[in-house]
Amino acid sequence: MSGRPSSREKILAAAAELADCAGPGNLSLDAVAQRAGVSKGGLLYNFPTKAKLMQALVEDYIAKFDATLVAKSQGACGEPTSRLAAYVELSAEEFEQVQPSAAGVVAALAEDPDFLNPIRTYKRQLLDTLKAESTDAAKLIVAFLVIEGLRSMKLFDMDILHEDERDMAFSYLLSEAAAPGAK
Amino acid sequence: MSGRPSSREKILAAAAELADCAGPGNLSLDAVAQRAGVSKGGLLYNFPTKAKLMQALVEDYIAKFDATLVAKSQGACGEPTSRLAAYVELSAEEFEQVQPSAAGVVAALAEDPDFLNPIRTYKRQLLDTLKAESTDAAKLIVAFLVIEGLRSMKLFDMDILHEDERDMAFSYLLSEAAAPGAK
DNA sequence: TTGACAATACCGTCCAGACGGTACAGTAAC
DNA sequence: GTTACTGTACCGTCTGGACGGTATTGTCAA
Repeated sequence: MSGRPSSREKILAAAAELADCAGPGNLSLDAVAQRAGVSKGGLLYNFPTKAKLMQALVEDYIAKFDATLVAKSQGACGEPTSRLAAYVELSAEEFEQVQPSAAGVVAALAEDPDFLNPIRTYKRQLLDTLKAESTDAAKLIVAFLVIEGLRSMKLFDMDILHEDERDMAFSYLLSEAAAPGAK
Repeated sequence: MSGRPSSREKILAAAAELADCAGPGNLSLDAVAQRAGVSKGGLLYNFPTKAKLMQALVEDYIAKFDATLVAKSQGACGEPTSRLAAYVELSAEEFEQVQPSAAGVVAALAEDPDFLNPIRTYKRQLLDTLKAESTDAAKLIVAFLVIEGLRSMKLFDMDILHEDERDMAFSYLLSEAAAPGAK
């Protein structure tokens, strides 16, 4: 909504990083302010309560994710990709990189599980969009859950899968996403 | 290891319930003690620090899960079921019931992500066991991740899937688990 | 059998520190 | 003069955990 210079975004980023490295439950306002290079007064000017900060953390996460997803599905290439293909691709990319923004979401969860409500509704909407494009609902659900599984592992730093195992998962997803009416 | 009367187990149960309904980050020793019907001194006698409580919460979760899994795969029926089938079945059952014990795990995560280490190693071992029994590694990985996805949704109270969608997922899992060499 | 002692399993209180949040005076840019 | 902060001081509350005390049970020599 805003797009103003930076203070707000610096705070959000600092909060996410802190949650990532100090543990989601140990996120204090003082620490966030310090890390963001902002005074505590300044922090509370941008986010009047901690709850608002958490909420913003979650909303920011969704907004960024959705923006990337939309960009990907409309693609630089003239032909728009399928939504599922874009989702798979995006998830694969997210998996490769360190991504502290998700840690902010966990921090919000630690504070109060209700902060995840926006994520719930977003996920449901996404699933509905994907369903509308798919001919085989069962396969879609399986693919969706595979991504969900991958994502939860990432979230918990569960680097359990070997490289070849991850590749198997992604090549499965890619083949499913590529097949339009694969019944 | 002990198995003495109950105090320790009452505390563990109380902690899990509290984490579930008060938010994982808001788990205080006083609250746990009160809910368990134990004084704070008593609590700290059983678990000398909060960290030990968290650790016990995680270990208890794994131990219970593994015990049920082993019991299920050796089955009341003479013939032992396949490990994957047992895992699928157990996950399905867990999905049906309210299960606060998992909330304790999230509480531990909130305190310090390292508390999840035992879960990491357990999951990896489980996956290896499943792999040893399976002929098609790729399908196994997919099934494993589907369960992981289902589990993470449950963990976050993401009651996103409609009933028929959940059924699709489980019938997929069941069919995969049933097929021994389905290549 | 009994008395002395010790271990176990807890209770209740207290405290230093951290935390979220408020208040407010000052300031620098637009 | 408004906006967007900085900096500091402060308050009330909560939290982990240390501590001293106590009731119950067990052990064992005399």
